[in-house]
Amino acid sequence: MELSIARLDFTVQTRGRRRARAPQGAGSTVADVLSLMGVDPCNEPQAACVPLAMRRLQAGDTLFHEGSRATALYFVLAGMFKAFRTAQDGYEQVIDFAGRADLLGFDALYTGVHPSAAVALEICSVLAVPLRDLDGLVRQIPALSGVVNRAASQALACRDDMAEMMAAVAAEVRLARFLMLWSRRMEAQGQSPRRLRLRMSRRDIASNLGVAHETVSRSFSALVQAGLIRVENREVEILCAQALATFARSTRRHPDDAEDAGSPAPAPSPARPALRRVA
Amino acid sequence: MELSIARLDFTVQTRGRRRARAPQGAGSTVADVLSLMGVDPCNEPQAACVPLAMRRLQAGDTLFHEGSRATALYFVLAGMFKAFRTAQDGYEQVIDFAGRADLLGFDALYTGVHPSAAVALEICSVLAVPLRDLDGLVRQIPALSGVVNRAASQALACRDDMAEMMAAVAAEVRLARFLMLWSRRMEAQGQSPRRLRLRMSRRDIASNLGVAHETVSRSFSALVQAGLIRVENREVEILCAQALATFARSTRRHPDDAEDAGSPAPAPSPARPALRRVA
DNA sequence: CGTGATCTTGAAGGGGGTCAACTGGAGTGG
DNA sequence: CCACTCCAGTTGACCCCCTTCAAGATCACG
Repeated sequence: MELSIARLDFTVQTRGRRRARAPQGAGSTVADVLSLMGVDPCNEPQAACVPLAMRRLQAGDTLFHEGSRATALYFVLAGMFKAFRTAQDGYEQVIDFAGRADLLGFDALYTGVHPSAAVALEICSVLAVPLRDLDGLVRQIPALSGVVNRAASQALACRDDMAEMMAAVAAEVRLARFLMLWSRRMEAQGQSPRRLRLRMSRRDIASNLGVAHETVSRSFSALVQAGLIRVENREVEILCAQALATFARSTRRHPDDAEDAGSPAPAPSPARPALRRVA
Repeated sequence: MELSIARLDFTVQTRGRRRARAPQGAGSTVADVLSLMGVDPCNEPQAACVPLAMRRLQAGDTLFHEGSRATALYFVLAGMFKAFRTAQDGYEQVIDFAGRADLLGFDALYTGVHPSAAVALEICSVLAVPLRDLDGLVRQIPALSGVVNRAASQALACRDDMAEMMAAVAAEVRLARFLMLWSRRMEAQGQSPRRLRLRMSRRDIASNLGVAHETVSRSFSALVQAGLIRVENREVEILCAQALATFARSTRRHPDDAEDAGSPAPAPSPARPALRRVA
C-alpha cells in the first residue's frame, strides 16, 4: 500500500515538473529512458534534448488495442500492465505482465499493427518513443539502440519463462513456478522476494497459466495447505522459498528419479507433485 | 526430399564460393543479412565491406548451448532449428522453431548468457553477427538496427502465437493451430500452404504444444479421420483449410455459441471441438 | 536383417474442466 | 444503516480428456 502511494507521489511530482517548466524539453526526455534502463545519460548529452511523451493511465485504461496501428514503443515507468489477445469468443489469453523498466508494444514493430492489447492493472505511467522517430533517434543517440535491444531481449526471455511455466502438467506446479517467477522479478527490482502483491485477478493468472480460474483457486489452497505460502486476497507470502522452488522444479508426473541435483534443502524435499506439509 | 537436396546443393555451392575466393571480404557480409531480411543493400554500400562468419550445421548439431556465453546473433539462411530449454530431469521444453530469415540468440542479449539452446533439425546455415561488434555495426550501417529490431519483433510475436496455441484446451485444437501456424509461415515464404514438410519429431511437436507425444499421434489420427488433413510420416497435406481454420478457432469446451464471426465456410463448420467428418 | 529410434494404438486411472452454489467485499441508492 | 446488485474468489461434485504405462508397428541405419 505504501508502495503504490509512493509511486503516485512520484508520478504526480513528475507531472508537476512537466507542467511547471515550459514546452522546451521540460517534460520527459530520452535521457529518462536511458536512466530507467540503467544507462548513465551523461554519456549521451543529446538525450536530454529530445522530449518524449509521458502517458499516465488509471486502472483499466487501455494503452493500445489489439489490431490498432502501432505508433510508439512504451517503456513502463511505474505500475503494472497486462498484455493479452482476445479470441473470437471473447476469451482473453494473457501473454505477459509488464512492470517498471519493461518494454511494451515491441511485438508490433514487425507488422506495424499491435498483435496484442495492453491495459493498466493499476495507476501506471509510460514513456512513449514514437516509431516514426525511432530510426532517427537511434542514429542521434546510439546508446538508445542497445537499450531497446536489451529490453526487447528481456521481453523475449520472459516469454520463454512463460513457456516453461505452462510446460508443467500439474496446475499446482504451474502456480508455484508463477510465484517463483514473480519472486525473482520483485527481487530484481529491489523489493522483497517473499511478500508479493499480485496486481492481477485470479482470472488473469489462470489465463496466463493456461488453466481454469477455479483451478488457480484450488492450487493456491493446496500450496497454503502444504505450508509453502500464506495468502490473503492478492497478497502472497512465501513461507519456505526452498521448498517452493523444489516443488516448482518438478515436471512430469513420474520423473526419472535419477539425480536429484543435490538440493541442500532444509525441508524434506517434496520432489514430485505430492504436496505434503512442509514441516 | 527434392527440397532438402536442393538446399544441400545450395549450401555446398556457397561453401565452394567461400573457399574459392580469398580472405578479403569474399565470404558473407552484412549486405547478405540485409537482403535476406528484405532490405536493398544498395542503400548501404558499407554493408558489403563488413565480413560476417557463416556457420553450416548438420542435423543434430548445436548452434549454441543453454547457459553458454552469448557471442553472436544468428540469422538463419537455410534449414530449420529448434530452440529449447532442458529441465533438471532432462525434459526438453521446445520454445520455438526457427527457419529462413528468423533470428536466433536474441534472447541472450539481455544477460549475455543463452537462456535456451538451439540445434539444427536438418542441414542449416546461419550468418553470425558478433555481439562485440553490434554497437559499432549499427552505428556504421544504420539500416542494420531496423533489421535486427524487426526480426526480434517477429520472434516476439511468434511467442505470442505459441501462447495462443497452448491456450487451447483440447489437444486436437492445439495441433490444428500448430498446423495453421506452419501453413501461414510456409505461405509467407512463398511455399505451398497446403503441403507441409515438418522437420521436427512428434516429440518436439508435443513439447511445443505442451502435451504428451502419444497425444500428438492421436490428434493427428483424429484430424485425419475427420478428413481435414492427410498425413504421411512428417509430410502433412491440408485437405480443407477452411474447416481446419474454423476448428482451430474453437477455444473452450463450451463457447458462448454467440456470433460465429460469419465464416463463409464451404464445410458444415464443425465449430466446437466435435470432430466430425468434413463431408 | 537386426538394432534402435520413431510413431501408433490400446487400456486404465486420475487430474482438471465444467457447472453450480456459496461467501465476502465494493458500490449504489433507498 | 440496510437492501440490493455485481464481481472476485472459493469450494464441491461430476465426468471427460489426457497422461501414463505397455506393446506393437514402422522407419532409419549400419
